[in-house]
Amino acid sequence: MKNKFSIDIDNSINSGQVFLWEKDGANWYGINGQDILKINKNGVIKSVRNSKTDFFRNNDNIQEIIKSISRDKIVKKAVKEYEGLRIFKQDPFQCMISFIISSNSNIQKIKSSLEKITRKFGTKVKIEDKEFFVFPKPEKIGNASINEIKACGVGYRASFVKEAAKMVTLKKIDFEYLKKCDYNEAKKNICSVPGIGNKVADCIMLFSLNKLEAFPLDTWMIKILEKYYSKEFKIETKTITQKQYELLHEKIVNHFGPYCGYAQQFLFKMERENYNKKWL
DNA sequence: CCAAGGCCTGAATG
DNA sequence: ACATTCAGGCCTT
Repeated sequence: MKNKFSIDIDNSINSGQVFLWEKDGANWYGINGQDILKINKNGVIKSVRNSKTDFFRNNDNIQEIIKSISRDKIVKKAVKEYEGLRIFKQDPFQCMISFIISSNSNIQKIKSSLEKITRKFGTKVKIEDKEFFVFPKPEKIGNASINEIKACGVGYRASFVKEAAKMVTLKKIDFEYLKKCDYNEAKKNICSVPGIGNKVADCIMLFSLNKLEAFPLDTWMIKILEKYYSKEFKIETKTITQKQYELLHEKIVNHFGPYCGYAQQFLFKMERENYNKKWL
């Protein structure tokens, strides 16, 4: 029953966007905020809480999006190789904490830290004789001590995590507003959280706030731009400054179009696989 | 506005 | 063994 536009679950989960997912037999189980999602071998997703999450972004016209981003050979190759790769719509708070923790770290460690956070601060839920911990609510993390958070292995990011949680609790960060407003406004807001810079902000916006023009520029994407797009985007310096990041993003939107976030996901996946990088 | 240095941590590398 | 490097950046100087 696999058609050209069906979702490749394994590749989508293993593309650096989510961390709290594990496969048991043919089923995937994942933590998404206060919810647990199960995806069976047929790619059918079910929410334990029966919530109406649009986790697979079924409202996106993926056909149009793929057509739109396929503007050069490299993207076309990545799309062809990883056809079923999709961007998920995550719980924003979990996504925010995840990517604050991700900075200057690696996937295995991010996953381990997040698991410790859920065990320490989250609620235990049993389904099908299996135990899970859902992601803690903002108040819970905001009220925790720095040392308690540090015990989860997040190091100096502990204070960022706590402050971010407090800002969400106090509605200084309002995810519903951030979903509605435009890219620049959302970015300005979310970058006011300590520990969130350009790259982390773009991840949060792309993976949980419906900003498909977000194009997270991490070391891998910079490597990709230098390798395949040296003519289109010249990168002179080693560290990307604020101004350079903004200019680069403008050029990127120009080149890949309004859904460039999807292009990023395909390119990132392709390059990481080329280098045999491990996922979950 | 830009460049350089430091930062928790633990797995990988030498 | 044991030291050093590196990993999906950010913040301060």
